[in-house]
Amino acid sequence: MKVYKIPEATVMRLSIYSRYLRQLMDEEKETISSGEIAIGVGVSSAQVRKDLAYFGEFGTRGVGYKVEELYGYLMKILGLDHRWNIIIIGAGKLGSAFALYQGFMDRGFTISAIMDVDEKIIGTELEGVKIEAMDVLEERVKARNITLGVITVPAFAAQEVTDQLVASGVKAILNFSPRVLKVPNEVILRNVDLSVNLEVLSFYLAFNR
Amino acid sequence: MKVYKIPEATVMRLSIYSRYLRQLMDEEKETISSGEIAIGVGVSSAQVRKDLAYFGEFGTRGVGYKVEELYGYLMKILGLDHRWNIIIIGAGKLGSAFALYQGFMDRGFTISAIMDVDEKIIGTELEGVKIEAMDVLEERVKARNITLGVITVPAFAAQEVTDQLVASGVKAILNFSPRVLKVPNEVILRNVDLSVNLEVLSFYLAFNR
DNA sequence: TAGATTGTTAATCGATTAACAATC
DNA sequence: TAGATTGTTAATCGATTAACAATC
Repeated sequence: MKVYKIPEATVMRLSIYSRYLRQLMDEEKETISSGEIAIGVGVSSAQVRKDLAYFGEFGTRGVGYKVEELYGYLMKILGLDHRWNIIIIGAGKLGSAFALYQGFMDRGFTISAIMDVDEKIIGTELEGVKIEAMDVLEERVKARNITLGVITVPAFAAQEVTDQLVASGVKAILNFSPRVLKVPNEVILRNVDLSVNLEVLSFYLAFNR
Repeated sequence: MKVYKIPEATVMRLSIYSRYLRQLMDEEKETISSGEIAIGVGVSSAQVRKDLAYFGEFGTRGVGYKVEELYGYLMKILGLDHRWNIIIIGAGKLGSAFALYQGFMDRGFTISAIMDVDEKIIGTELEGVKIEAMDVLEERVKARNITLGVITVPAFAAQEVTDQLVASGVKAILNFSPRVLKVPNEVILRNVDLSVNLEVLSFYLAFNR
């Protein structure tokens, strides 16, 4: 499995293909062509084959792909063949929303710790996970084998929290705060700006007429 | 203001620039160069100027941009100079999380209606908005001047709900369900897959070693 | 005027699409 | 063998970057 430089768009599509295949498995479909996948998820068949080609040959010429087999390969490629432990920093509106939304659970992610600075909520629980103070962050990350940090604190606190996360040994960070964060090269950072999605719609609404 | 074909990536960056300028306004900075914006949000200065060039000339050569003025232009370009009314369909985990997270409010979006099919929650409130049955959807969309629909129902119900939203006169749809939706050409559709973000991180974690 | 920075054109880079030989 | 569909190469398209004339 040679990995040179995989476009991020390809990775995102692989995630979407895998979800579509999961659906097909439930419908007990056994074989599928790149063309059918393409229609199912709204891309071109060449795109599907190209995306897969980065990782190997998974199909049979003249036949297509075995649904269950390809699904297995995709889950492995995406690293979803084992569980990842997550720590959430910031249990305010956005943090609790993220914790409450369980959509990640069945894709291999477990919320293993939640931190906040607000004395009033420290000690309470969110989805069965106790909200704790920042001073036990490193201890929890190490003891619970947490590799993934989710930042849902206000912008002004984001960089400080990031530094603490990095120091604690977290390997990747999902940043929901509207701040550009500095992290060392070896730490994987992904910025998710929820508002941007609505604002893109707003833009097209405002200009398409 | 000529708008040929604006890359979506440009629109997303404009949204990010605007937020950065907002921050600079709070710090009472008056003038800024494309280079400074670039550093602030993590892109190249040519990128910043190119993005702006799609919409006009907003700066002064040798000087830069007036922070407040550019912010105003960007808000206008993004259609954030007036409010948009939103309807949320599906008040489950994801829908309530979306409603509870208020980050959109101060960017011009108002949650004006929330619908669900579950008798047990119809009639209860979420952030001061009453959860109602689907049969008053069209009535509410028209009476409350709602242009934007947010879909947070389970995958199996997504297409049906979409058809109803389109019929009610909604102009744009933000789809959180993992389904490819069919909508007429004039309706603007944007798919947001929350899980994809975690899965992209999972991919890089799994493969970078 | 000298220095700075914009707006814009041209060059580069990367991703998508089209086409087709390989092969089941 | 004929038909279908993959895997891959080459062509196209679009977006980013570099460079610089315009100009404050």
